[in-house]
Amino acid sequence: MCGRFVSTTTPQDLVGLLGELRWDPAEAFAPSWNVAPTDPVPAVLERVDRETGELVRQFRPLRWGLVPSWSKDPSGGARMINARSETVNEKPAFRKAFATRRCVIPADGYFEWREVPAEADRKKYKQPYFLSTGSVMLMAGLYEFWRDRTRADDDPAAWLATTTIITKDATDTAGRVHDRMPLTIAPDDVASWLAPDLTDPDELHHLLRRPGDGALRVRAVSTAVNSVRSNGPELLADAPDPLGLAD
DNA sequence: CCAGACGTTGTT
DNA sequence: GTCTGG
DNA sequence: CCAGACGTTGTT
DNA sequence: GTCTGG
Repeated sequence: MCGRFVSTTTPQDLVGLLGELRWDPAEAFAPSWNVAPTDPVPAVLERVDRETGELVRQFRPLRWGLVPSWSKDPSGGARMINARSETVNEKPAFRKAFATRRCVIPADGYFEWREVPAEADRKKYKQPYFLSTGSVMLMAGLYEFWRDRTRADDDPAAWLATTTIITKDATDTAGRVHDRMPLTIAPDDVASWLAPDLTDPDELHHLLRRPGDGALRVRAVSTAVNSVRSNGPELLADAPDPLGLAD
């Protein structure tokens, strides 16, 4: 799956990779080495501009954990951080977003954990691993808008934009650590993936790819990343691998 | 008809 | 054990 | 995903 | 919103 990841890609990096892109300079796209569920996630998506009718590609933050538009409150979103690719076009919570509201979420890599059993001199603990391809991973996501009815129409906080990351069974090196992994979109397929008017599920499924064709680099890192309060590039430093899963 | 659900993941 | 917060 | 919190009433 | 279960 994908429940924590690293995001240091700047808007300028994305322009280099994908071409023209709009973003609000007032938004802070601060790098994070420990993006957690409910955090704002920088994402690329395409929307029709209300004013001009023009299709605009934008870079904007989305809250991680999809809240369907019909939810009574946004609290359930924290569990909707992933959507299974196998069923994403059927599940009521995701199918509409799959057809018309897709995004990509740039990531440097993501974390998975394995439990290390207790021994005589210490308790059991969770060992984090960092999985990456060596370049920017464009994770495939969906997004949704939720209207907060407790707020006035003109309140900018009346609309909550949320997102989820699509997953599939993990293969190769990634599969050694965990049985699910996030899917990605190749740079050449981004235009198709983001197009709101491309709605055929079969065509869309063909655009979903395993990062690095499943052959990811795997490294053990410090358990400091376990706490969502930790952050900084030092979280990616090498650590001993107690389970021998790294390559 | 109305009421209630609607999601993923873990573990070896 | 199970839910909430980050 | 992991860490951290979990609470109110009864008075057999 | 839309489907399922009763």
